[in-house]
Amino acid sequence: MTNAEPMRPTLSEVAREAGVGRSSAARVLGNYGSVSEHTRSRVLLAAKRLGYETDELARSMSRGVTMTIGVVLADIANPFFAAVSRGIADEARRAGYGVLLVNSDENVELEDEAVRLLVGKRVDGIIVAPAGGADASAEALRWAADRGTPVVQVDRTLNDFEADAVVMDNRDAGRAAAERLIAAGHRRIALAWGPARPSRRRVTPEALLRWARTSELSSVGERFLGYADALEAAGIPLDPGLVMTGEQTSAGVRDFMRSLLATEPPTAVIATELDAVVAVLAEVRESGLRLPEDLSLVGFDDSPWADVYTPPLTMLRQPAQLLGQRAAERLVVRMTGDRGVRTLDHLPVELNCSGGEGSVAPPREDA
Amino acid sequence: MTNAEPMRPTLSEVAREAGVGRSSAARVLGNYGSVSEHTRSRVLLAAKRLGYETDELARSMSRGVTMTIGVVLADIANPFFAAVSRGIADEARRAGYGVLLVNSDENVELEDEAVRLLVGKRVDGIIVAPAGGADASAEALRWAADRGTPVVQVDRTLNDFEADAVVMDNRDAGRAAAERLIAAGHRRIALAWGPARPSRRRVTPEALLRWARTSELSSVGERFLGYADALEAAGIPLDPGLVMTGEQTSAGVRDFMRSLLATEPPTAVIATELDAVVAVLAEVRESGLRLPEDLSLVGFDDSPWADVYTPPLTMLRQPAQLLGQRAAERLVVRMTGDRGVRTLDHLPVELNCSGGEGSVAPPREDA
DNA sequence: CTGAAAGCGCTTACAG
DNA sequence: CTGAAAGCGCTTACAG
Repeated sequence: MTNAEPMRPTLSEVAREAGVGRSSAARVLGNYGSVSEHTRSRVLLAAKRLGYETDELARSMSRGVTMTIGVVLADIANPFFAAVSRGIADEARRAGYGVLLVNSDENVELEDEAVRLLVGKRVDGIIVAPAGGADASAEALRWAADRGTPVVQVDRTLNDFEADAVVMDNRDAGRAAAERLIAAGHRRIALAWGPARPSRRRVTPEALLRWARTSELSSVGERFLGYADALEAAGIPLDPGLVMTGEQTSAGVRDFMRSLLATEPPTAVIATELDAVVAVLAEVRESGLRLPEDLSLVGFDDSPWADVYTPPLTMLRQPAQLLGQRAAERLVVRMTGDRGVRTLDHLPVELNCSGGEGSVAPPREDA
Repeated sequence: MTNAEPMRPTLSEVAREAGVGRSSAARVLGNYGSVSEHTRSRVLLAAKRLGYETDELARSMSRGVTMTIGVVLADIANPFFAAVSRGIADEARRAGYGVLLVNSDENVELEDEAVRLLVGKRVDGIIVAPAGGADASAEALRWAADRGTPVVQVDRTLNDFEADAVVMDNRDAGRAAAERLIAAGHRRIALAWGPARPSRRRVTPEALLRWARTSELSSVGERFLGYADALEAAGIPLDPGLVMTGEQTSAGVRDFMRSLLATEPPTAVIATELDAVVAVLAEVRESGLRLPEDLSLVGFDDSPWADVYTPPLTMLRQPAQLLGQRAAERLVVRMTGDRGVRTLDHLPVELNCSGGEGSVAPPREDA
C-alpha cells in the first residue's frame, strides 16, 4: 500500500533544485518579467524533473483573481438550462475561465445561498437566471454586485437591478406563436402556461392584462403579452379562461387542458415551455383528439424529438446555447474592467416549421 | 458613478473593530477553539457591522482543502449527462462541496486539459466519465490519482486504473433489450449503435465477439455483449451485418438504417443511445414504415417524450441522476480519507414499458 | 537580470 | 480564554 502521498512540489523547491532564487523561478514559471535564457532553461528543467504544476489557488490568492465564474441556474437537468450552461462553459473556457455551477430550483433562498457561496469562493463574476420573478428581493445578488462582483442575468431580469442581461425576445416569440395560429384561422387559442398569477379566480381581460403589464417580467409573462398583442391586432377578444395562470407544472397543464377540453375546447393551444408541450401531448392522447386535425399546437423550446413526432411539431426554437455564450461574453468584458452602462441583449426566437406543415392546421369547420 | 469599490473587510479589520486579537476573531468566525461569551458577541457584532463574510479562498489556502469537486463529462447539454450532473450537484451540496464543471466532448486531450485545470485549482476530488474508450491513456487522470486526488469514474471505466467507478449494468441492459424482442418473436434484430470498431469491413461473428470481449469496455460495447448473450441463449446466430460498428453519430445511424432497410431489413432494432433512437425514428418516418407493425424498437435513455410518442416507446430507463449521486457519495467518502479497496458499483437499468405495449410488436408474418 | 522581503487573508500550534 | 507569530504557495515591488 502506498500511503506515502507524493506531495506536489512548490515553487521554492523548484528554485532550490534549479539553484536560483524564488523570484527567478516564479518569473519563468509565471511567464512574466525578464530572465536570462540560462536560468530559464535551468528552472524549466528542474520543474520538469520535479513534475511541478503551478498551484492556481495560491496564484489566485496573490493575484486577487480566481479565473473562475459562478453560474446559478434553476436546474441543470432541464434541457434549456443545460444548453445555456454549455454555451457559458464554452465561452468561459475560450477566455480562460473555469465554471462553478449551482442549481437554484427557482428557489430564492437557494439562489441567495448559492450566490454567497460563489462570492465566498471569490469567483470573478456571476451569471444568474434569477428565480422568484422580477420583483424578487435577491439580496445576495444585489449585495454581490454592490461589492464589485460583475453579474450578468440570463433569461430573466430583476426589477431595479442595474446588471447586464441577455434574454430571449419572449414577447415577440409569444406574438409569433399566436400569429401563426391566427393566420391558420384560429380564434380560440389557449395558452399553457401563462404568467403565474397568485389568484386562480377568473378576472376580466383588462385586469389580467393590467396585472401582467405591471407586475411581471418573467419569460412566460412576456410570452403572454405577445400573445395578447397578436390577439388584439387581429381583433380577437382576450378570453382569460383560455389562459392558464395557475401552478406552472406538468400536472397543472394537464388539469387545465382536461377541464378546458371538457367544457369549452379551444381549436389551438400554445405551450410556452417544454414541459408544457409534453403535458399537452399527453392530455391530447388521453382525450383521443387528433393532432393537428382536432387541435393545433405551437410549442416552445425545440427538441430533436419535435421533428420525429407525428405530426412534426411546430416549435419556437430558443437559441439557448447562444444565450449562454452571449452572457459569458458580456461577463468577460465586465470582468476585464468595463464600467460602461448597462446592457440588455435580446435574442430572436424562431419558428422551426414554416409553411403549412407541422402541428398547425386550420380549425375544424364545426368548431 | 460609484467607482469606490467597497472592499470586503478582512478578519484583521473585524478584530480591530471588535478590539480583540486576530486569533480570537478567527476562532469565533471559524467556529473552533474556545472563546468567552463576551469576546464572541463583540466579534459577531463587529462582523455584522462591517458586513464581514469569510474569504473561502484564503481559508482553502491555509486549511489545504477547497471544498470543491471537479466534474469532467462529455457534454452537459446531453440529457443523460445533464441528469448525472444534477445528481452530483445535489449530493455535493448536501456534503458542503461546490462543483466545478468541464465538458470534454469525448476528446481525450480536452479531458486531460480539464483534469489539469481542476488539479491546478486544487479540487478535493474528481468525478469523470472517461473519454476515448477503456484503453485510453488518460495520463492526467492517472497522474491526479497518483498525486493523491481521489477520482471516481462514472458511466465508463478505464482499464488498469485503480479508481472507484459507478456504472450502469450495461451488459444486463443490452441483454434485457434483446430478450424483450426475442420474446416477441424477433430473430433479425439490428443494433444501432454497437461498439466503435475501427474497421468497417464485415467480419465473422467470432471475430466481432472476440474483439468486443477483449478490447472494449465502453457502455455501448457492454450493451452489445448483452445483446450477443441474449441471441446466443436463444440460439440465434449473431449477424455482424446487423450491428452498427461505424461512426457513432446520428448521421451514421441514418446511413446504417437506410442501407439495412433497403437490402436486408431487420424486424426489430435496438437503439443504444438517445441520439440513436431519434435517428432511427427519423429514418423510419422517411422510409414510410409503421412502428411497431413493420419494425419494433427498443431504445435507451428514457425521456418524457417517449411516453407521448405514437406508439409509446419501449425504453430502457437509465437512472442517470442516481448514477451521479452515487458517484458523489463515493467521492465524499474518499475525500474524507477512506483508503479502502476499489469499489465498482453497478446500477440496474429498467424497461419502462412492460407487457405487450409500447413499440414492440410481433414480427410480420411475411418477414 | 536577480534575489530577499513583504503581502494576499485565513488557520494553527505555542506560549502566556 | 487570548494574542503574537509563523505558515499555506504564490506574486510583486524594491534594491542590487
